[in-house]
Amino acid sequence: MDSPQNCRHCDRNLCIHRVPLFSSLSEENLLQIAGLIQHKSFEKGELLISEGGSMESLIIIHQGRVKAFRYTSAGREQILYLFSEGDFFGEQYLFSNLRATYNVEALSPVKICLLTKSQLHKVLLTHPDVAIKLISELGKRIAQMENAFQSMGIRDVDARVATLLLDFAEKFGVDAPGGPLITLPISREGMANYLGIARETLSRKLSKFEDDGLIQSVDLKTIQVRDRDSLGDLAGLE
Amino acid sequence: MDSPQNCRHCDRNLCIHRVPLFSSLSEENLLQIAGLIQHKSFEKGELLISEGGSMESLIIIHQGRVKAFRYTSAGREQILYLFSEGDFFGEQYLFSNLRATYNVEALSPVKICLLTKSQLHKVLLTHPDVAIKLISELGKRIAQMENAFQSMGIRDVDARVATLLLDFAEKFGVDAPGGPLITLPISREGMANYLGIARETLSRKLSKFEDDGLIQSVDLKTIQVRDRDSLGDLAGLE
DNA sequence: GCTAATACCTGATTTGAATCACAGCTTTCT
DNA sequence: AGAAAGCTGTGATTCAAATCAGGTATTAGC
Repeated sequence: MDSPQNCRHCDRNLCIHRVPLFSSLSEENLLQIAGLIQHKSFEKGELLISEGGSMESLIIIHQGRVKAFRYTSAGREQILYLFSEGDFFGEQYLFSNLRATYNVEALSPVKICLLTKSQLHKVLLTHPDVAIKLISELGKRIAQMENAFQSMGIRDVDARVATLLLDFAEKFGVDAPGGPLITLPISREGMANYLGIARETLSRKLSKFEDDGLIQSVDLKTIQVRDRDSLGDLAGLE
Repeated sequence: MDSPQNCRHCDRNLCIHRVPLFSSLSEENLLQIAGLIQHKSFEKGELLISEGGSMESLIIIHQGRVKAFRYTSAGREQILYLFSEGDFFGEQYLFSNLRATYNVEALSPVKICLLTKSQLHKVLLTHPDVAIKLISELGKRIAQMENAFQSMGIRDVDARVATLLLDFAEKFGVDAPGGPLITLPISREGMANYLGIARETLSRKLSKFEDDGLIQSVDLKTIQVRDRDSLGDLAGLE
């Protein structure tokens, strides 16, 4: 049972095993769906989706990181989401023929799993509990977006930078003595664009935070959170 | 058939007839659900929901306007949504026991229709097409939130104010000779808070827009859009 | 109808982020 | 390995929005 076929099969399973969406399905149903799933790979910098393109599938990130973004009228890149292993997207287009409203670009080599609209549609009609799970996941996405929206509305830039660092620590941080280490998925410019501030302002804030002992710059792509509580205070968490 | 009972019955129907969510249901099913619906009224200024409270029902606005908001750590009120007739909310809590993440306050006398979680749950399990409709509505909400998020990320304040005016014209505007008339649902302070800018800055922007002939202040609560295209240019629509 | 309280506008000043400019440092590509 | 292109950090300057302050309209309550 260690034949290559079987291994490939295991590999396919990984995608849907990782997505809470399908957690309610029996192993049998899971295998059925696993067979329908397509796989694709992308190099760093490649576009998975471009704004205005059609969306035919639900996309699950199997490996790597991607950013979803649009361009503002000023030509700046506005990042909307960072997705990594286990995240999925494309749900909002499942029951509409709307065009993609953002670009999605690989930040590293990426492997994705695809489930076409019509296939998922069938699953939802025959498994109402999956539909309910999806509704609940969408609710989470909305709540997350509401938080992001609110933190954008905060005028105080220190608070926004602190919020971003804490979010990153949560999503990309690994525990280490001295505090969680964040492997930054995007450049300073990317972070600044996400926050809607200038690149230089972000640099200065990070320097200041480091002077104040809140964070420690390990190397350009790695930041260590030294004082989570103070960051939390700045971010304005109650 | 003009008995009071029947009229009350019609009145109840209105709620769910107005929500696209139930559009796929047969008249028979619709009547069934209509019977389950509860009604409540609120005076201007009353809270429908407070942050941290439990959410037991889907809420449909039958009449009036409400604002959903949180308080920032600086004590400022951050408005997340304005809902009016036909809008519904509370979906994100349907399948979780999470507490409400925002307050909802009546901006005018308000009538709402309530459908409890468990009732809606039953509907979703027996009517997969309603579930699909709900997923699609949630997708729309997400898309709307993404737009709001992006416009918050725009540094240019003129663009943000212009975007708000166009959104309001769309949602609250009535056509009139000379341009759509907007009945403002919230005060200047509310608008400023929604945009994350100072009240004074908003006043100045509105004055400037009026000087430039883009809008016309009819009275304090009414603004007429005179030059939609120029507003669109400012907002950065392509 | 009058008073009080609230919302609104506008000017003067301050403040903090954007912009400009440039040098040091990385990564990439050949 | 070496050159070129792309990132990043920091100072100097500019500029736009926040804040402070005062006066005027509008609404709410008696």
